[in-house]
Amino acid sequence: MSPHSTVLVVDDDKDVLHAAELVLSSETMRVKVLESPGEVEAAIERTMFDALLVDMNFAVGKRDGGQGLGLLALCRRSDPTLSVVLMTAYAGVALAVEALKGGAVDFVMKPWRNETLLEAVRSASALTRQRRQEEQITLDALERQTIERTLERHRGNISLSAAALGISRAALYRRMAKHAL
Amino acid sequence: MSPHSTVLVVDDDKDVLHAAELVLSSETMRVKVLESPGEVEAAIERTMFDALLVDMNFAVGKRDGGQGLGLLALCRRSDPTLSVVLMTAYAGVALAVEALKGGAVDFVMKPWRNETLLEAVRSASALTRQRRQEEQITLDALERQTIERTLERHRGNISLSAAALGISRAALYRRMAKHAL
DNA sequence: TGCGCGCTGTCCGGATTCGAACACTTGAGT
DNA sequence: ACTCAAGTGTTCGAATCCGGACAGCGCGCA
Repeated sequence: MSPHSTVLVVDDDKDVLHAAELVLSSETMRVKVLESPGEVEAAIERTMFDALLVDMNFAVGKRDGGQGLGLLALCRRSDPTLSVVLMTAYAGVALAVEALKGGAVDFVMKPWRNETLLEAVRSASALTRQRRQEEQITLDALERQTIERTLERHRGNISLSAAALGISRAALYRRMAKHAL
Repeated sequence: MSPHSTVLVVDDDKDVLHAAELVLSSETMRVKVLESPGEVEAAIERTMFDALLVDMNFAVGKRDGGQGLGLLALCRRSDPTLSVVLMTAYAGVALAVEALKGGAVDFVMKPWRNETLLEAVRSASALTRQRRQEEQITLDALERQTIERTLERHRGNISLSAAALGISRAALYRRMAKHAL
């Protein structure tokens, strides 16, 4: 596949950006950093990142995470396949729940354990790639998958499956043969 | 549609069960309660619930939520369309994150605000129904949706879309016509 | 202005798919 | 043992779908 993944880290604290860069950068992972949340949209439209790691609080004193949630929503709208990991120093359960319900794939607390952060970003990248691959599915493959699942759900009963799929029983036989099921 | 939704509440504390029953029971929502986590699997196979509300800690003194996570995994495996809401008195951020990453749709803290709990269970029910409806999709409708999304993703470019879908351009024209797109 | 290129929309003979029908098996009920 | 309902696997003429081909259109470019 692709030799390395590319990650964008967004935080208003330069020390945090530097630390994240140190932890994440490697042979297989490139890191780009950004201090301002306003530039995120342009950045993810220019470069196709495999994961985003973004802070939840930018204005000093703010700690309700509203900006992080807004940024999350923005990214999810702009590219639903892109996995977003949120981080914050002021973690509350309610905020974490909101974040994950809003489509974040993970939530790490600052200060982080290096290994924890790395693993979170790694699996976010993997998930992004999986989503992008699934999005490229061919009509034929999609049909195959759907038939397979439907048959399984109806425990192999061809008549029921055919009815559920909205095709005739004979048609299902043909398609099963075509897809070697 | 269906006149009411059915919810299963699981907790080892009878007071909690009673309180939940009081809050949730209504014209549109039926509640069944269960004290023992061991009976959950049998219960969800017998009755088709629209939502599950389960506690995370059963043994006294336990508060790491491991049982709740295990029960969650069990339910997700048994019926992936069934939405599960977790609740706990010993909420930590890490636990909440684990729960949602494990497929719970929401996470409420005890003691709860009645309105919060009701809303969580209501939207869990709605999500379950949506998932079940999507699962019953016909092959034809699935094809239509996929074509629609692919066209949108490629900004209406027929040639690109056809290539992405793995069919000839002419075939895409025919299917678009068939589905009135 | 003319050229090249990519995309569009449509056509048509051959390939494929359609579903109603038929014969057969299985299993539960009486 | 008999019946009946439900499911299976297959056939066949009709209906549909296939994709290569062709002509037209817009647009950047020299």
